[in-house]
Amino acid sequence: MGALRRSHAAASITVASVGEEVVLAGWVQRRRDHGGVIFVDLRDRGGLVQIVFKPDTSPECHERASGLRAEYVILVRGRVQRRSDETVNPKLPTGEVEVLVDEVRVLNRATPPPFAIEDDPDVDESVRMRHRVHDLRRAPLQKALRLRHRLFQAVRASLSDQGFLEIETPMLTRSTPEGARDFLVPSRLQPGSFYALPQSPQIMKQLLMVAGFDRYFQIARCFRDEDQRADRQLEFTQVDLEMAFVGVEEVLACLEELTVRACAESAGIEFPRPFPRISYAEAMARFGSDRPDTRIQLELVDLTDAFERSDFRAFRGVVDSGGIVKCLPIHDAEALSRGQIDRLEAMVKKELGGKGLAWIRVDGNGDWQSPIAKFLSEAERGAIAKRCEARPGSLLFFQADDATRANAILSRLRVDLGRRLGRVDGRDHELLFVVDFPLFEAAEGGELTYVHQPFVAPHEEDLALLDSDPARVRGTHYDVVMDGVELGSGSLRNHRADVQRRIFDVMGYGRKQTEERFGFLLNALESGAPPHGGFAFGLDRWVMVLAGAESLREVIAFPKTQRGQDLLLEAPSEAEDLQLEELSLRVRRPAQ
RNA sequence: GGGACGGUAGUUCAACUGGUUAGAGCACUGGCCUGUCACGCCAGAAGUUGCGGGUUCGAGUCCCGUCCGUCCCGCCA
Repeated sequence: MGALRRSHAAASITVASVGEEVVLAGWVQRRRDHGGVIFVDLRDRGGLVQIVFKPDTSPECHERASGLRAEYVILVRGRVQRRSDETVNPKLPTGEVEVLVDEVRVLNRATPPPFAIEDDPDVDESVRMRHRVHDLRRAPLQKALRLRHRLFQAVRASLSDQGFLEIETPMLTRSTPEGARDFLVPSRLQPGSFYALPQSPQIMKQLLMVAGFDRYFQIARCFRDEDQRADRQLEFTQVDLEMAFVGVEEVLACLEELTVRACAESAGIEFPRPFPRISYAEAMARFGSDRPDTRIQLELVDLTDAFERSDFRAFRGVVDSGGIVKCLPIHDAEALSRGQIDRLEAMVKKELGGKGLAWIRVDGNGDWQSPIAKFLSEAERGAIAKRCEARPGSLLFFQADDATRANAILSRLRVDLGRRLGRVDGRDHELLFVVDFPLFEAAEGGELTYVHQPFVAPHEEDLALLDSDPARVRGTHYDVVMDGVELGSGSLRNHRADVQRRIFDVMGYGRKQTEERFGFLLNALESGAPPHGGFAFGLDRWVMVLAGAESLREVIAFPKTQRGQDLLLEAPSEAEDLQLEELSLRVRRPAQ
C-alpha cells in the first residue's frame, strides 16, 4: 500500500467535496474503457463512485487503468470534480461527481468473479453459497449484516439500560432428551461420553435466577439438529433473557420496551404501544394460526356445528370423528379463475396433505357455482351464506379435517391469497403478543405432553386443574409475533419444585426418570428459587423480517444449505483416523 | 422419512418425435474506440450435458439408481 491511506468512503463523495483531493480504496465494480478516457466504478463497503482516468492527465495511470479488471483491489488518489450536466448519473447517489485520478495502485488482482456483484444477480443459490465471499460483497447482504449489527447493539443497549446483566453460558453442555435432536460432541477425556451443544440456554438461565442474578440476558448461539426450512437453520442466534420477581405483565412490558427501541434504532420502524394482545384460542379461531399476520384482512369462519347432523358425508364424517369444518370467505374474488382454484386444490392435496379443497363461488346472479353445493341442505346453505356473509362475487374455501390440519391449510391459503389479492391494511409492520396458550396437548399415544417446554408455569388460578383436568390448564406462555413470523416466545417458569414435579407426572415421566434427568434443576428450585420468567427472540428471524428477506440465508453471513452443508468450507467433513482414535470413536460407513 | 421443482460453457438459458461437429446472451481473452455509467464495435477461446448403469445402430433427450440445490409435509418452537 505504501504510505497512501484511504481518506474517504466512496459514498461520502458529494458535491460538497468538489475540488478536494481524496484517497479511495476498494474494488473495481466495472471498467468502461473508451480507448481514451477510462471510467471505473469503485466500490467499497458503503457505496460506489465513478473514478476517471485520462491519458492527458496521467498517462501512467491511464496505462495502468486499462489493465484493471472486475474485483481488482485498488487504491487511488485524485481530485473530486463535478460532472458536466449531460454526464450526471441520476441512478447513483454519487452521480453528480467523479474523481479524476492521478495516482493508482493495484493492491491485488482478482480472478474473474463467478457472477456479477450486483443487487439482484441471476444465479443459482448454490453458486452464491459456494462463492459466498463474492455474494457477501453484494449490497443487499452488506445492508442486511449492517442491520443485524445495529439490532444487536440496540438489543444490548436496551437490556443493559433495563438492568440486565450479560452472562455467558456453556456451549459444551449436557444432552436432555426433550425437544429437538441434539448435536453431540465426543469427549476425549471421558471416552464414550458426549457433550451436547445447547438447544437454548433455558435451564442455565433459570439456574442464574436461582443464583440471584435477577435480570440476565445473552446473545446466544443455539443448535438443533432438525431438518431445515427457509426460516430454520441448524445453528441460530437467540436473544435470551430472564428476570426474577416478576409476573407476566412485567415481562411483556420489558419486551415492548426492548422491541420498540430495537426496531426503531436498527430499522427506523416505530410501533404504537401497548402491543395488541390476542389469545391463542382467538388466533386459531380467526386466523387458523398461532402467529397470525392480522394485517391481512381475511378471517376464517367456523361451521362445524352446522354440519353436526348433515347428510353431506364428507363433512359429517369429519365432524363425527372430532374434526372441524371451517371456511375462508373471500369477497370480490372474481380475479381468481377456475384454473387458479384448481391449482390451489392441487397444492392443498400435494403439499399440505389436505383431502381436497371444497369451494363455492357466488356468481353475479347470486347463484352458487360449486362442486359441493348440490350436497348441501337448505339449512346448511343458509348457515354458510349468513356466517360467511356471502354475496355475489364471494368465493368460499372449505376445509373439513382435524383441527390442526384444517387450520394449517386455511391459514396458508389466507396468507397466500391475502397477499396475492392485496387484502392488506396499510401498515408496513405489525407487532403483537399471543397469550394464554394451553399448557398441555395430546400426544400421539393420547398422553399429554407440553406444548412448548416442560418448565412453563401454569396460570395461578388453573393450578387446581392440574389434578382434575390437566388438559384445560392454561400456561403463562406468550409469543411475540411480527408480520406473521414468530419472533420468539417465553413464559413464567415453575419456581416451585412441587408444581414442576406434578407437571412431569402429568406427562407420564416416572419419578426415577425425572430425578435422573432433572434432579439438578429440582434441587436448585428447592434451594430457594425466586419466581421468574423470561423470553427468547430468534434474532436471525427478527433481522429477516426487518430486512424483508425471504430466507434466513439472506441475513446470516455463512449459512448452511437445507442438507446442513456449508458449501464454502465443505463442512461437515470426514474426520482423520487419528482424531477418531483420540475420541475413542469408530465410524460405521453405510454399506456400498 | 415423504412430496414438488430444478441440475447442459464461469454464469443464465436453448437444443422438436432419440439423429451431423451441443447453440445463444452475459462474463472471459485479443483488437479498435476520449464522456461512459448494463458503454459500443470486431474477432476468439470456452462443455466429463451432476454422477453411475441400462435400452438403442445412435442418448443432453428414454428407463433405473444415485448425488446436489430450493420450497413444502413430517420433524422442530
